[in-house]
Amino acid sequence: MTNRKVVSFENIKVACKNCSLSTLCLPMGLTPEDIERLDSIIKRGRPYHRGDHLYRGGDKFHSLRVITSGSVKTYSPNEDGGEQVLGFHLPGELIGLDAIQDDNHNCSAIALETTAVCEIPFSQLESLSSIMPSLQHQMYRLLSREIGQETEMLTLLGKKSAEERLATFLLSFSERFKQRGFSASDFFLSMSRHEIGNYLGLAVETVSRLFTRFQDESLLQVERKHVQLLDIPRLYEIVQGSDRAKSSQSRI
Amino acid sequence: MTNRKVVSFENIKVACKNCSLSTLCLPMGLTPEDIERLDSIIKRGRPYHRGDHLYRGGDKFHSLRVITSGSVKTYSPNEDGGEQVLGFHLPGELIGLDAIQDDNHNCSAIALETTAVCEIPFSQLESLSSIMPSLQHQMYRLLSREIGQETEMLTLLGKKSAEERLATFLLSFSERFKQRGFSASDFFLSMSRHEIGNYLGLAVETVSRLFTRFQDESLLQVERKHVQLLDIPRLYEIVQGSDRAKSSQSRI
DNA sequence: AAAATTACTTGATCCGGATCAAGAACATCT
DNA sequence: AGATGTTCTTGATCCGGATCAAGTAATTTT
Repeated sequence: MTNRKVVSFENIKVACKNCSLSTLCLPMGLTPEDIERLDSIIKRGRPYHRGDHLYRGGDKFHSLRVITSGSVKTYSPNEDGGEQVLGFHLPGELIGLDAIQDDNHNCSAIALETTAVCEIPFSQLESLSSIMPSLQHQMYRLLSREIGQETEMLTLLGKKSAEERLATFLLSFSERFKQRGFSASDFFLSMSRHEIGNYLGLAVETVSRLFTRFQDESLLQVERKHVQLLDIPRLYEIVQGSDRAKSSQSRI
Repeated sequence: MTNRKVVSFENIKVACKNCSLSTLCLPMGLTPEDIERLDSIIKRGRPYHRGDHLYRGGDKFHSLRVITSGSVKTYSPNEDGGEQVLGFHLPGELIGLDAIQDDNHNCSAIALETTAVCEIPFSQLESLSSIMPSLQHQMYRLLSREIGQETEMLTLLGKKSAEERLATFLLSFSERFKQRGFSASDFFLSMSRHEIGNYLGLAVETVSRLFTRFQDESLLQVERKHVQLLDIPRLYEIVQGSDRAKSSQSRI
């Protein structure tokens, strides 16, 4: 997600200690010396272009990857030929965690735009974490966070209306862009309506209609991939289920 | 899930090395000496009764827990007062992994029947794993597996029909009971229809109707909580989306 | 620059599953 | 055993969002 800035090369081949993402990324909370040791095992390759795969389901797993610029979609093929979009990943986010379990990638990752990544060979990371308790702790926390995030997604897909899903989606990007120093209310989405729908469990048409509706209600201004959130507080209200009467619905 | 056996006390206060679950559980793949060291930090309390909470959202996190007998439901309250069932857990399964991230339980766990658990104080587990690479590796694998499993759940909730969801649910229990030495085709479910529906993103009535329909189609025989699967191969076909024509639906 | 392809939007219709309603089977209590 | 409260089932109706269909706007190809 370059967010219409010119793609800069400053994020490429930058050591962790000089990287602006270090507060979001794996080195978060490590001491400078520990960051140095972590840095020594990280590989920084050339950038991927839109449509390039970082890895595919079935590939042998060797490295975790952190997005440093651009954005990535992860997805898994579902038995009947279609696919399930699992996530959209922004700079500082770690992907490939699901592959540790059996040393194989079970899903695929594809660049949505020009994208740079750091590769972290997992066997080396594992060795390092075994002599660096702070890194081990950080790894446990990151894995646990991933579990917690997927849990929220279960609630979204299991209980929320189309409207609530799209509002949640938009606010998630708003928050993540803000964390990364971009505008929380004015951004470009790098994925298609189809991909948004697939991710949220909705048809493309529904996503498109919701964008139109939200615009009609002055919640946002949208023109293709360019989104401007105009009423973030009301979007948060929608996320929480504007129809408060339905609270009894999912009680047991 | 005692599965109508008399609740035996053999699973209670049994050291890992003598526990029948050790091939499914945390000690999986560890050497006898390593199991001994792991065993030394594990606490085994008295059993929980139906309706007792193992922990609640908001509780301070201190221990991971492994079910040793019985069964447990995990759930998270969703903003509007209802709840989202996150999972049903059988002996050998580890719960509480989502709490590592911020040292707090973000969801709750409640016993569905008389249930025994092993408690593993996390700080001790962490220290141990930092001097036992095999244990660290096992932890990474377990956390990663959890991520992979939630991913499958996303596909279920995002793309599958009610029929496919219930078939998936039943086969999941079938497989897990089989792994544990019970019948794959004849078992008791310890949760209510309402809880099944909540977990699968369906209304109670839909779950009930589907059980009736599956029975009418001779896929299974059901009487309240007692389920006998009569045609497992056809259930697998249903899981894979019997309507093969819809394959194009979720393409991008 | 025209043609072809792909992405998005909008309208019309349909349907799977939710909701509403009521009864039946159990479980628990006294 | 009878009374009360749950849980489950079954039927009738409704609705949110999918699907179908067609047109428009972007993008890519030639």
